[in-house]
Amino acid sequence: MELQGFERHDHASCIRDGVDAAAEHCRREGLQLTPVRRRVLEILLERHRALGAYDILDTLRDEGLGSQPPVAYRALDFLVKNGFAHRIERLNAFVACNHPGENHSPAFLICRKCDRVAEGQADPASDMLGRSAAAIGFRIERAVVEAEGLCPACQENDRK
Amino acid sequence: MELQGFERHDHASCIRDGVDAAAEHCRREGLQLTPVRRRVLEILLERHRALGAYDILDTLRDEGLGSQPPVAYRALDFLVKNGFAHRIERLNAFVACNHPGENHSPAFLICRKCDRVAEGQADPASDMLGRSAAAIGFRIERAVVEAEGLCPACQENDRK
DNA sequence: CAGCGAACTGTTATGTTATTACACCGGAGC
DNA sequence: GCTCCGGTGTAATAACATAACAGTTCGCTG
Ligand SMILES: [Zn+2]
Ligand SMILES: [Zn+2]
Ligand SMILES: [Zn+2]
Ligand SMILES: [Zn+2]
Repeated sequence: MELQGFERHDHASCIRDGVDAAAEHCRREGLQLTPVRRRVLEILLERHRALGAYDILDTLRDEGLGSQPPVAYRALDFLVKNGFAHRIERLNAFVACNHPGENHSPAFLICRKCDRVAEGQADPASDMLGRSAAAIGFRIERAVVEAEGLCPACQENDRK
Repeated sequence: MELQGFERHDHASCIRDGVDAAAEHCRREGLQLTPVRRRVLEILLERHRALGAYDILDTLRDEGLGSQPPVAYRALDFLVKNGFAHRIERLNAFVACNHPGENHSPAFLICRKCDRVAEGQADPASDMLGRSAAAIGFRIERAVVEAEGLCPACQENDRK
């Protein structure tokens, strides 16, 4: 599994790639990446962290793209439904997807100190819970996997 | 892993055992299992499902045990902190623990149809995410694992 | 081209979940 | 008796989320 989120990276291309992947996916699927939806995705990619719906709404409002909660929630619903973003239940917040386009079950590492989030993969069928579920006949459709702890950088700072 | 929650069981003893385990744990640890706290735990055990804080508060209010949100939230905080109950992030709700006293990392199977919840174990260090986290130096302290799907009974009903 | 429906947006209002802040109470220890 | 501390009672508010409905655009079809 490839983990992303805590290491340094070329952020400009990270934003560009995210938007491009979404645009391409929408083109193929006949979905509309409208200005609001595109901008919300950009905001998530730019900030590169988990953002609450109202944080995003503040930015939209500043830019004249919408001022009421449904505007933000509708765009986020679209992004989540189509796999361009994920909801972090633990934080009531949203992050841009690191593997857009790919069909995947995300798992997250959330730093409780700096609030940054790394996204990885967790195959729900292969782990202990998945096997036990299969054993009792429970059919898993979706799994929320969110680990909380300290990222490498914050462990460093703790020691200082 | 032992999964509990969907099968039939002796519910009276299930309630009694849960309260007894908590009472015993509190006695040993010098914690106060006050009337409100005990009653909230009983409510969770009686209903044997995930309950919102306000659902619980409604019951407390009917019984004259408190009418304002902090009463319910404080009791729930106590129960969660001491391992007698768990919060289900996906549902903004709470369930009584099935393994009180034992030190464990719970994982849940949530039926999207009947809303019942089964609790199992998920060792965060042993799965794919845990190994990847260790590889990049992320220290996992706690993990939310919540699988959503259809329980055996609801799959049956679907077929009818 | 008129009429229509689907998808999206704008806005108001409201519902749901959770916390802050402060007054009060009662027992333990001195 | 006094003080500290953990717990409770309550009001007010914050934070998160949705319902409902009017208005727009645009492509389709008669
Ligand atoms: Zn993803
Ligand atoms: Zn960190
Ligand atoms: Zn448990
Ligand atoms: Zn079910």
